[in-house]
Amino acid sequence: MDAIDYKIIRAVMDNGRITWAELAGLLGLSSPAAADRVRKLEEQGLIKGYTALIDAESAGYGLGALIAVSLERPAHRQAFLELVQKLPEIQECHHTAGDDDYVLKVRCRGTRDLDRIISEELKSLPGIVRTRTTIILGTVKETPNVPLPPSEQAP
Amino acid sequence: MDAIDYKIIRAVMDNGRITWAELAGLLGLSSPAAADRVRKLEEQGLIKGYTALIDAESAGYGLGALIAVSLERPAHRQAFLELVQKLPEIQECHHTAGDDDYVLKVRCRGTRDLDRIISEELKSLPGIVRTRTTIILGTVKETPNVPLPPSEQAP
DNA sequence: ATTTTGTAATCAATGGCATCCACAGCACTC
DNA sequence: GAGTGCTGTGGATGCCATTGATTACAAAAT
Repeated sequence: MDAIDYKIIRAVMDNGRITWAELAGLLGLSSPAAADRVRKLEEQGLIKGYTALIDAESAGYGLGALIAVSLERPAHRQAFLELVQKLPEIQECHHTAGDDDYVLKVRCRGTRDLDRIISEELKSLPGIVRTRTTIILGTVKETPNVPLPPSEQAP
Repeated sequence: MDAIDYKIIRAVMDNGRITWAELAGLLGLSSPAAADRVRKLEEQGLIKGYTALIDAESAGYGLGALIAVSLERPAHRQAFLELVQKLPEIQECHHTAGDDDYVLKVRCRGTRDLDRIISEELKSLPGIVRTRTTIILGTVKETPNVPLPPSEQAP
């Protein structure tokens, strides 16, 4: 994990479809060397995969919400976590310190979908004490990119 | 935006580096036709870009937090939004209905970074009435993928 | 000090892929 | 029925990814 690896990560976050030749140009290496580096980062799990970023609203998923969930006891946690993995509308699920146990970020087509998720899917689980839903009026910024500093050195 | 486009979106979300030849195979089209379809989706803004998914913890950004921000008046909103765009640690910023005005998701290296963001960056802005920070103990699920239904078939 | 070993790079060759162009099928319009 | 625009196919071309052989260098061992 040296300075070149940082450059690679910044480059592939910026353009996930960059060619090895272009990347090699940025790094000052040959393309096989660049491809080798990337392959190693993938094998280490530092690069988890590649994806296209889709505009949720254009795709018909204009309604976002944050749902804070309080679980009664650890007993029912397993079923909850399985449901979280199962539902594609749940984009994020964070275990949090504070008043609530989990915070979910969901994206759905409209209030009907949201109602189904809260009233049917979540509330049907035995251990859920309460949920607190916050509607997202608009998303100002949304990136999966890790905040690497513009230039960072190896550890 | 027909059934083939849905297949494309699902395919490129699943693998952002898929080749046109592979994609064409999934769609039952020729590769130039597949590439054309994708190009059009990019031009209409439905595909916003491509990125590598990086493991935040491996990259040294193991501390996540949700910060609820209350703004005093719309007068200072502009400066706040500019700061949000500027700080790379802020991965998401949602304008929300409810008690608070905005909810931020941040990723940083440790409490020192978090302190800096809250105490220096945010609190230095004039219009911010209060912030409420929730530490993320662990992330169960985190994907930027839009929740397209698994099968929205072709004719 | 020399050898050994492992890592990481370059170079050259090959096979596959993206890309471009010309042309064909089809629906819609006038 | 001819015109027009959209969408896809097929083939040619040039670039790129990938592989294997080889070299350079650093650290460890004898």
